[in-house]
Amino acid sequence: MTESPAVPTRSVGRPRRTGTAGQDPRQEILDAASRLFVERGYAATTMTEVARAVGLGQSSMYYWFRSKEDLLKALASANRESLEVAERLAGTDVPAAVQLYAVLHADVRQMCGGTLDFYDLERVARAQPETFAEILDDYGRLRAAIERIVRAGVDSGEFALADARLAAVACLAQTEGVQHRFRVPTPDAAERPAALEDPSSAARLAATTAVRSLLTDPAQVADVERRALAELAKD
Amino acid sequence: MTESPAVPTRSVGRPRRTGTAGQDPRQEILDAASRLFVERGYAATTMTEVARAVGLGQSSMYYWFRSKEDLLKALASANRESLEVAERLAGTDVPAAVQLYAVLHADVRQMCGGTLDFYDLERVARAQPETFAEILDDYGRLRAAIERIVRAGVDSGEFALADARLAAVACLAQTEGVQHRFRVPTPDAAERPAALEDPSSAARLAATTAVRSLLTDPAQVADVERRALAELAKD
DNA sequence: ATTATCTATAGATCTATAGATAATGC
DNA sequence: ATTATCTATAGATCTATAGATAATGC
Repeated sequence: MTESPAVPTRSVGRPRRTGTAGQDPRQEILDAASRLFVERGYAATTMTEVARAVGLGQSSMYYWFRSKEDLLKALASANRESLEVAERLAGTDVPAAVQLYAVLHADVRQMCGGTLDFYDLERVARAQPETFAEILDDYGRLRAAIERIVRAGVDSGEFALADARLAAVACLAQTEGVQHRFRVPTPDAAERPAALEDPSSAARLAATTAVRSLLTDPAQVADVERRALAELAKD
Repeated sequence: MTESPAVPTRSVGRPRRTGTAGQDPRQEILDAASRLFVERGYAATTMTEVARAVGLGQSSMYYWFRSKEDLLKALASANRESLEVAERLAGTDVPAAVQLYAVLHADVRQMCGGTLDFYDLERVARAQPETFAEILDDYGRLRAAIERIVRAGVDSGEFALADARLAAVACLAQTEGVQHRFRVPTPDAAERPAALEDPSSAARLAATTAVRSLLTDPAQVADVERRALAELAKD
């Protein structure tokens, strides 16, 4: 075997004053930035803090990213996944409750899997609509998709009578709120519940709660969950 | 009648270069600051922006508030109300579902009635635990109170079997998420749903959704709501 | 005299750039 | 020669203070 040894540790370029560079400095910077942006918020986090977190001098950050906003852009990703699920299920005879569960689950998983708090990203996006147009767009389309599903569910009798717009707002408030708690520790010192330890658990919590609050017969939520997870597995 | 005329317009002190001072400059500053803090976040809002919003020079802000943090402190208020409701109902024979609805309703009303986004306040509070200890404390006590109510509801059969800690987290994610959407416009351009126009409507939406997601018989939610609102009216 | 503003500015950041420097690769 | 860092610093804020100024009140 002429494979690479345990630690390649190539070190081209001037060495760091503090510590050593890892395999992928760019990714390490993104990880550190994501952690700090979530903890302190984008605006309150300085390039110096991110640099220090990875053992770099402040100005060396600009070798890897042209600007602080570039860092944010690299971390931001549009919310495609839940929309794709919604579109894929739209024409089918999959029950509305199952569709709703699948869409909300995908939404939470996507938000939690991302590296920014959705609310923070949203704020920056609103301040710079040109740069982040896709994110703003996707939000509206997701809300519209959820409204359609809720209406279908009310018509079929799966869901109790409800204002579809309001129900959609409540669903999104639930997924976004769970996403926020997934990232940000609760203000009290209590340990984080196990259900917020990984994106899938968080997604199940939010989707179960939201769908259950609409169902005519809440006992069916377990069945709905099973079918929705099966649908999602079809990718 | 020797009452004050239509516009008292006392104007002690040097006049402003731009515009005129209102009745209560201090309150006007708080209102403008609250608006800007919600829109851009505390960290990203400058004293200059707040000053301009009320027609003052930047440095004149410091006549009314010693510091930017002082501004925030004046806007921050601890979350007493929902805790008081929880404590008042704790020993009584009011059904758990009614108790939960009342507590969540009070929580949302309090958060929406306040002048800061709860998540933003929470972030600042976590960064300065000494100054904002009460807010951090209250969060943990509220979560504990909700857990107790959920357990009681599961025991009495009102609620379906559930992990009380998880249910409490989901409830708070719902109230906080609704609160956030109450303040911050949705990223899409859609007009705000009527239910998010005033704190009481937002509170009803969040409480109804959260309680419904726990009830064994969701049809009872209307009855629960009626009784809870009656309880809350007893103040 | 008191009140509420203004102008001017000190001092502390924070972003971003310029240019030097210390490694490896060819 | 190339890569990745460093040091130094320009330029732009941003907070907060000092002290002047323009009103009313007594």
